[in-house]
Amino acid sequence: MNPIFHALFQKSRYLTNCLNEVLKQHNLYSSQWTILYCLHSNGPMTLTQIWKYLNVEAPSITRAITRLETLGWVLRIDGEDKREKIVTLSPYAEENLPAITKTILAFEEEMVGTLTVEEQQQFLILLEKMKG
Amino acid sequence: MNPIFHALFQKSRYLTNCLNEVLKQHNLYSSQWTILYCLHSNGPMTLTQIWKYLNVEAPSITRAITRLETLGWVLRIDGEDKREKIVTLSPYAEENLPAITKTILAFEEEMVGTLTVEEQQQFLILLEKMKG
DNA sequence: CCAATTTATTTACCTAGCTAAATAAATACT
DNA sequence: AGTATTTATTTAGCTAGGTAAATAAATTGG
Repeated sequence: MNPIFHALFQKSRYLTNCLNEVLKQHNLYSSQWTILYCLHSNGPMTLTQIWKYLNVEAPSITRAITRLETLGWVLRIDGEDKREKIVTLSPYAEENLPAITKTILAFEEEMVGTLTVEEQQQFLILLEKMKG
Repeated sequence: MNPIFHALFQKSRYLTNCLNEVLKQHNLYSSQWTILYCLHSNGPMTLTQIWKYLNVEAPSITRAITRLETLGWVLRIDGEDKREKIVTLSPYAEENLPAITKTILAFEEEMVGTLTVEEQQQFLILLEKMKG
């Protein structure tokens, strides 16, 4: 297999595992945090908005939101269009997000800080240049 | 989240899905193919050799090998050390691997061919430079 | 206005990774 | 030799992604 694929998949797995490790202190998994951050940035969103934004399929988000709701991080509210559910951060989430964000920023700095800003830009350009 | 992470995870998911799509014609999933290719390159291997080589945990490989064995792609043979199982490609696998390899090479060319050789090297260097 | 189609969400079930703990064989220690 | 530790594999159970199909509400067309 082309070493690029192997290296890319491997780094992706590795970074996900590291992120999970670091988020343990906040009782969160990386994908849960991704959703919380998404809601923090964009405000209340429907499930469809979330999965389209994060580029995953709907059932993944349904499940993740169900867990986040059970754990008290988010609330599901019926929309005017009664097919849709609007998801909002709970007060608990709002309260805890700053500390989590701090953890994440430190993690990102640790992982990506080994690259200069130019290298980071170059990396993104090359990633985008791969077909897709 | 740092856009590098988002982009990396997303591309990784995307490429895996594409690879699965392309491998459907051979009735294989990408991770199954990874193991077949590993055995093709290295010859018979124990489970431990496989998971260390592929950089995943042992249970993932146990399950994958069980499926590959059921499907007739590989054989599990007891080693001299009776704790270990040695995995080999079946004749069926040997017979079909060339066609699959052809499919994979075309896929890789399609995906990565948008980068020059220098860009591919640069990409690998940057990936490695991220902590890990 | 009602049937057909579309859209939003959910359910069921699959691969694929992970950790923790169980088993069984080999090795090391005293 | 007999116990303790290590090593290889497996099992159980978790997150996280995917597809296909079910459900329910909204929209469209005749």
